[in-house]
Amino acid sequence: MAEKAGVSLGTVSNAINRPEILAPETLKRVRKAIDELKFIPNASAQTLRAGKTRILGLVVPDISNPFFTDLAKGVNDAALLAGYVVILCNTDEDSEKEDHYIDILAGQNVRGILITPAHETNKRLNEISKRGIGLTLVDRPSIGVDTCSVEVNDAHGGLLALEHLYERGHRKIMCLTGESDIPQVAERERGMREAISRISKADRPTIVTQRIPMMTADSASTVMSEHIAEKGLNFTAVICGNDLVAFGAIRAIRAAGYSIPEDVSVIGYDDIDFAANATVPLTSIAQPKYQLGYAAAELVISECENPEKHAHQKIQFQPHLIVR
Amino acid sequence: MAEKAGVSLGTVSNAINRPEILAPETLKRVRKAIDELKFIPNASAQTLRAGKTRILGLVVPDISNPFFTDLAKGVNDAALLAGYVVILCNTDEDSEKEDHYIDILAGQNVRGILITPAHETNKRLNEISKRGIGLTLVDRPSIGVDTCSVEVNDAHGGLLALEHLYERGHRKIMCLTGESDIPQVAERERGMREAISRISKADRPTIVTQRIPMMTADSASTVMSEHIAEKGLNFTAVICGNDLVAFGAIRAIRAAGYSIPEDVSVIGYDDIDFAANATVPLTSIAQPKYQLGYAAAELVISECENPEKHAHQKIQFQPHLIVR
DNA sequence: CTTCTTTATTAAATCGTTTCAATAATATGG
DNA sequence: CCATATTATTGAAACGATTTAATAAAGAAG
Repeated sequence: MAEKAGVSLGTVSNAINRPEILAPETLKRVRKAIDELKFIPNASAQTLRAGKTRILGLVVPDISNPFFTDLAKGVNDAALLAGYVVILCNTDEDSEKEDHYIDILAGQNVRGILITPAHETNKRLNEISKRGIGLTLVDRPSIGVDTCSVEVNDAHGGLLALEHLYERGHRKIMCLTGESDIPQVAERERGMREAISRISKADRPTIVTQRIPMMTADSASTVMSEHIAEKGLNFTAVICGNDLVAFGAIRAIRAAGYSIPEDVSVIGYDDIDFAANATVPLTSIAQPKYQLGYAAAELVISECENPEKHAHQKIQFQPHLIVR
Repeated sequence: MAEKAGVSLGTVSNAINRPEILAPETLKRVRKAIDELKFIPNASAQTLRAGKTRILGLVVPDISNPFFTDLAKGVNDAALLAGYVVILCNTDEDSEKEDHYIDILAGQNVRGILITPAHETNKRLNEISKRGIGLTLVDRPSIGVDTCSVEVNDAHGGLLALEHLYERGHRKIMCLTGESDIPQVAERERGMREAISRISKADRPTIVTQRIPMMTADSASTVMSEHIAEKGLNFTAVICGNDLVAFGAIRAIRAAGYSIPEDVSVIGYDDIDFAANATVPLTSIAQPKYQLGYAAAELVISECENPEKHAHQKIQFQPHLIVR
């Protein structure tokens, strides 16, 4: 403690938190002592007293995916600006790990949690809010849980993808994506159906849906290889759940002896930076990843700091098509 | 508090931390109450009492770079296993931001810090150790500061890259890399000189070194464009500071009307996943990214938990060449 | 039945801050 | 020069856990 400066305890606190009420002379003395002793207030004690930390938890299914990396950067930047710090939790799409992390975050008394649940909305999330921890769903619509959410219009994304392929003449399209219990997946498929319904009946393309257990390149590659081995190349284009999946699909299609884009067109999702540098420059549905994270962090922070005058809200961004 | 279970305070603590000393009957009763009330101990209070958290800080220059993403994953996994949690700090290679984050982490009483300093070793790091916070340098040799470090043999990496290009017949090689005050950069250049010294004098390749301010694709692209505009294509191969830089260089070279790999060979560093999927599959020097992070986390944790019997150590991995 | 052990539980101190009420010092007005 | 208002500083309580020493209860031994 820095009462080596002659003054005492509470005054130090005041020097830091309400310098204006101190006599200028005292203030100077205290500040000098703080500098000399390299005094940094103990956050645990502050937290204990105040009952609230300045820590946010960010829970994502796969930090290796540049989509979430960019998002995390947005969260971090917004948090830093508001004096918050972010604990990063990577669940590998594993619900158990997700639950475990949520408990840990609750124990750490985080002020708010930003989460992209791996599967359908997590029951534990209700408890979060009850505990007085801010909660914002990221890239997931808020169904069931009464929270804020930040999302991208997935139905529109699905529609864009399908329209693009249809215009290019594709009539047999594979949809390589995650389980249908993921709201995001369901939404995009809804968008695709919407696009199809706008086409005259006679000319409607057929859709082959192939589910993959994880949204990674390896998982996609395996499933695609098996599909081709079993059923042959019964499609001329593939709409992928994300760009990683697209890379995996491309790898498998090539390994099977077909070429891209001659035999098959592939369209990704997210428009990660590497989509532009890929072997076949990847056409993709772009999402404002950084902004998504930034907006989400701003939302929880505002919820945390003004719980009473806070109204839950949903922020929706629009995706757009990048043709390559 | 859970003395709704009839018992009282200290007993709850015992139930959690030393269940063996409780009467089995009491223990059962307390556990029931804990479950019913969904009681999670307040980490701030624990921390305040114990004087130590179970939080690590990870400070990296660019989380968008898959190298650091994979590394972060390794750190997170090792931390989770030991019951720790990780605060992620992204500095954008900005020393000021780095300092700021270090102060914040100190205030949060993190138990240990894992850092890849953006520039030459940071003065603030000495204070970290004095504060009793564990410290491990990641992907940087520990010079000056007396700490643990986890690194990759950069000199060997540089040597591998140069030998590879020499064997392919290249005699005019550009080295597109960061400032020479970055130890890693210096080491690789040392390795390249070593490789050159092994070649008979008459046949030694010439090296053009071009520094870039930031290790990103955009930065690399800009610098490369300017170089070509000014001096033309005065090289037949480029050794890049990392794969992102390589992508940027490739973009610029193509934009200038040259083709790869016909006119210029490009070799990257890190072997990020996307190197395999790139337009020109990228030859790269691979580093064990995940293991690097994992080992680093294990190191600080061991330092934190056994400060007295801890001896600082340096773990070095070997890079290897991936030809594509 | 008393005394000594052993076992189970509790009360109180502690960690480092913030905050509020209380006190001390100074200034203002009559 | 006293009473009052104003300003500056301090002391003590509180936050929620852990821990140690103290107490209570039960059992064993004489």
